[in-house]
Amino acid sequence: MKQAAKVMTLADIARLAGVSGSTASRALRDNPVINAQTRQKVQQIAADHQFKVNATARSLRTQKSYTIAVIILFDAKTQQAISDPFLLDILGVIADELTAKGYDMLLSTSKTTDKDWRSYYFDSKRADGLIVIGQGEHDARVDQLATAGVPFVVWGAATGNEQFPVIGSDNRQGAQLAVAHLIKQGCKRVAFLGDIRHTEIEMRYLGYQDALHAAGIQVEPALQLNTDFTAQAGYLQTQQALFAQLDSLDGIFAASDAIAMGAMKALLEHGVKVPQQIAIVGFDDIAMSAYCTPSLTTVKQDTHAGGQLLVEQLLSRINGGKAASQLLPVKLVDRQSSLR
Amino acid sequence: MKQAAKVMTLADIARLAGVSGSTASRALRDNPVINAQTRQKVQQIAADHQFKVNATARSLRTQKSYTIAVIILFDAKTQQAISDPFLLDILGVIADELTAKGYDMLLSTSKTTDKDWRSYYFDSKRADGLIVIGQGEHDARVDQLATAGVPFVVWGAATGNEQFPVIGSDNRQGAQLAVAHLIKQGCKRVAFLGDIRHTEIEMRYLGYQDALHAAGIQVEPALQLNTDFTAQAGYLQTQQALFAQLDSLDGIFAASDAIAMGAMKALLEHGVKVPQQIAIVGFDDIAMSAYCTPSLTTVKQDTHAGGQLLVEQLLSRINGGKAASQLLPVKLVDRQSSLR
DNA sequence: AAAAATAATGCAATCGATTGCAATGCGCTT
DNA sequence: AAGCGCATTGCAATCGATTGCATTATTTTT
Repeated sequence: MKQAAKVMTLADIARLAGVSGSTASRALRDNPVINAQTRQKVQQIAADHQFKVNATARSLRTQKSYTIAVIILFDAKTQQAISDPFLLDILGVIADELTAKGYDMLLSTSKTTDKDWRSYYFDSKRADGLIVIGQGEHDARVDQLATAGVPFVVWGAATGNEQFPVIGSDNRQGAQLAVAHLIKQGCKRVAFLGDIRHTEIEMRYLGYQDALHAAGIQVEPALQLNTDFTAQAGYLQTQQALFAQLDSLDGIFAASDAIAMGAMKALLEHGVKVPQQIAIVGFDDIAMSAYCTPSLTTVKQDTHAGGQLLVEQLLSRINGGKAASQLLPVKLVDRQSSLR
Repeated sequence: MKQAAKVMTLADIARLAGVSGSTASRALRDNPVINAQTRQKVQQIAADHQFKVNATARSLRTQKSYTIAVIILFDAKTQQAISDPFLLDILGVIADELTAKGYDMLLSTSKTTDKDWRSYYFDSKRADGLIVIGQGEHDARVDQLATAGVPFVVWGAATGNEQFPVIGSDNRQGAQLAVAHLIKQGCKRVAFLGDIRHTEIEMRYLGYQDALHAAGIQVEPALQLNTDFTAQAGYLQTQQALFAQLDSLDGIFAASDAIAMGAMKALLEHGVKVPQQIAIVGFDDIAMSAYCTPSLTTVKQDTHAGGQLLVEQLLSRINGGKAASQLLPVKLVDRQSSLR
């Protein structure tokens, strides 16, 4: 087997090129102060020997890691993050954006990291900044980051009171659109399935109320049912609701597509016709929503813009600028589960 | 605002404790050669000042990054990885395992990284080893890693011919179980929906053939329909199949749950009864499978064991041992889409 | 032709932690 | 009292790349 050649260092390349280490370094970074021919030669030799700058040494010297830590918050109870498929989407976008800007991405989940993120990622110089996904129930650790002067941005619900930049969908408007749509379809009594202890879901509940108010419908607090993010939770909650004689319901707004699908399953099992008897709208527009039966009306978030903004704002902050909160518009996707 | 205190270095701590840098370093790592009281004192001072070892400097000196790069391969055409929800599962497990072992996780996608992984992650010392997820269509870059002596493991399909360690589900057996089950339910003519240019899918197709052979049923190559991993692809492919007078079908085995759901949608739209006229089995057991209607029979992979093994084998290899390929057992999950 | 400006390169310090080896101090043996 | 061993601690080199400043070579100016 071809013995892997000894790993080359900059000093090796310099020696081979017959120049000093400093010249080699400058040549490789294409510093114009170095003679063009010399640059060319050094670069050629480096390429020939597959030389790669030692990222660790560079980081140490330049005091920049060119790495961003992405922290995914999981719900402490359910060990579940907000809407899994959505998560993977936005992670992908973030990864792409960071790579495009020359940054690496360090991934961590709150399940594993109960360590203090600031010291672990930032103070230790592992990362130049942080992206926190899923504010979840209000997390003191996030506030702490803000006061510590760590460059970071959050994906979550902007309420307007945060001391840090939050990028997120306009959850309130999304919910308002969804429920207004249900009302327009003739629904008079709409349940809300979602855990309002999550800030994002709380915003959706506000949007739900907005729509009812606008239509002159009384808000019944009993119709707000705390439900975790899973299909299973949606299923169980709906079964229970049906048993609890909430069967005069004619509509359901679920805080995620997974919940909506669980709910739909429960309804269909009970012989309730969707959308004729009960219409349903979800939130997220996961891939499966278009392919369940009936297909699911839902609110689509702009993950692409979200990922881009997160990276853009964070890097701006890292480079001495400001990072601003931003609310992304969402849109309603009409499908069969609500059309009658 | 409270000014963030200047970041402390080991030298600062040493000074504060009135000892040399070397003693401070040893004290912090609890080296017993240092007097217990001294250790105690240094540790206390470090804690008081929130001192964190500079990971970069440590890496440079020790020549270990304690970081593993995880590379997700996306299909070049569809820009899609094998079964998204499955992916997120296994990523989570890997993250947990790595954290437990004191490693960080650097995430990258093949979409972004066309760079050569070996030089980018390994030669540059960014990572001590690599985990590659989703061999996909045979990728020359993976072979290249093997000959370069980089510590890495692959999640994918072990065919028995690889020059590198592959951990993966027993795709062949899973498919065999699924199709045998369909046959037992009375199916005589079962279509295979999946792209056999993916090695993992190829294995599933072999399992499909195994089951047919065992039942004395002739394999019809025309029933193998290349289909990408999405619900949409499953939907379109099934529509086409129906039009193409493959309507004497009485079963479908889909290479992923997403495909299966797409197929189911197409069938239901055409008024085909599932499972009475056509029974369906998928692969993956994603969360939604239990909650679509009819619920989906599928093959469940042991993601947890998979993630654990990947990490375990890789670390063993990094620490001078060997890493071995391994095939994980799968199991069939019976639901409504196939029971008649 | 001397002085000044410009271009190209190299020297040596630096980033912060780790570690082989030497040095110090103390008690104990003979 | 000299010698030895042991427990602690510190010195200084090291990991590899970057960069301020000095140096040398070359060209331009007067």
